[in-house]
Amino acid sequence: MGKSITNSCLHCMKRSGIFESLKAEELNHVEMCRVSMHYNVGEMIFKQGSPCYDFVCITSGLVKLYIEGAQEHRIIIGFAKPVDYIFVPGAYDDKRHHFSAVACEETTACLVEAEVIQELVKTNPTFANSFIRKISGQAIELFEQITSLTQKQVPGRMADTLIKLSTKVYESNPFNSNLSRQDIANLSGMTKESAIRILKVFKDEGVIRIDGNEIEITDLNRLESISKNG
Amino acid sequence: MGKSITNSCLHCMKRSGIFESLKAEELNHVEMCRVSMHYNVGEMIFKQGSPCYDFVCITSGLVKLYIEGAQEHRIIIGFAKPVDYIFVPGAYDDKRHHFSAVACEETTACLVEAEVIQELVKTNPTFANSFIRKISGQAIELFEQITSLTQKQVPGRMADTLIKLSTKVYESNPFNSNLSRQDIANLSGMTKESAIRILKVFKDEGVIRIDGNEIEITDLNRLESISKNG
DNA sequence: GTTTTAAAGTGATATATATCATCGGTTAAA
DNA sequence: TTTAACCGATGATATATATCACTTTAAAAC
Repeated sequence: MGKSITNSCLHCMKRSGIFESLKAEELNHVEMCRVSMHYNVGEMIFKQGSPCYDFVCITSGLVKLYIEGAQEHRIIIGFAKPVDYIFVPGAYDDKRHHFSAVACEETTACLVEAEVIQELVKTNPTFANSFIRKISGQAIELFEQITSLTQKQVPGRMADTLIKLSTKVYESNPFNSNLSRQDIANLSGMTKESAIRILKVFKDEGVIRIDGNEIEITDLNRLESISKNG
Repeated sequence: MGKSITNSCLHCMKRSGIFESLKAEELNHVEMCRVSMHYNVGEMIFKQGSPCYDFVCITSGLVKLYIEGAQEHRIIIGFAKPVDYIFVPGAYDDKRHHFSAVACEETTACLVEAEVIQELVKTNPTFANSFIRKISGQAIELFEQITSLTQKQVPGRMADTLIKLSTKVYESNPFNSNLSRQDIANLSGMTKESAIRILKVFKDEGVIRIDGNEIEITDLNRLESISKNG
């Protein structure tokens, strides 16, 4: 894979706020170090437990991030979209990945050595600041997910998932998603069967409309009320 | 409350790695700005939803951090111990607290304006680095908790809680805790009744010993196996 | 075009765990 | 001293949801 997919880091700088604080020579250094990659749907970008050498920045497509537990259990803890790097906490801890990343659409990404980014954090305070801001936002989203997963039951959790998919992930309504029912279940902390059932209930009640890969939230108020009442 | 409780920031610097990277004048600045506080058991240090003005650094005692959800639901997401500041992601986001902090033992803490710390992050790269390291470690612990809460059932979750209390929070075995059964339940994502029941089972099976506020893990292997098998 | 494979969907059943109710013991308030 | 409030403890019951077993549909492979 060459560097032909995205012309340069300047391109991403225009699309993402994170890189704005980088000076010309810093951006140049990143440009020199980066490796551009392409991933097909379902391909793994990195696997939980493996050593983390690189920071991954998504330039196109969509990536799901999930924790693999015992007994084939998986829980999707978030998504990475263009243009954003995937914050890998292990890079600042035990140098291991603590979740796996898999492309759920055709995805292109830039890989930059972790040390290069960490050096930028050390030398560019503004970059460090936006780095921490990003982590903070992610922590807050994790809190919301923990709340949903532990305090709500199936309908409430699915409502949260649907709202999140529409407002945060795909940012549209209706949205077109090739997430499987298993994926949606893994997002909501339930079995595939429960996910299918509750989606059917929502559909029958006119809260959502499903047409192939397209999902539309047709009664957001109702869905939000379901989310609130667990 | 005056500044009599801890003599100076130098004292904490000797006890905690975070402050080591601060230069004399930076430390002096923090010293000038800090307000020392004392909290009784059960007293709230800050509440979820309230604006966050200060960074809180625990100098003695123990603090529980929990998310308040709907219907009186609470989930304890961590503890803060001496000497460590509580990372408040809202300080880098919406300036709101996303969880509450309550003293579970007699606690003293230093409050430092969020901006002072944020300025240090901007001006002292080494401090920024250890700041990010701390957040990273916390994120990893959150992942572990999510895994436990969503993929294990009551015995497994309680095993995780007991192991965490012994190895991470109290760092001793046996450990003396004045956490209520409700607290332990909130840590494990179950009801108070379920917590009481499973603790009794563990006790009857000789996995743990309970004597008043003292809990001893008497069969760690067994407990770890329970944790693994959900 | 037939065969294979994977995903979606559905019903029946089992079970883990919440919920409810109650009681004793302890501590704090009146 | 009495009353109230709270925590720990325990049993009975209800129920949400996982599990299992199976069918249908759709896509991929041969």
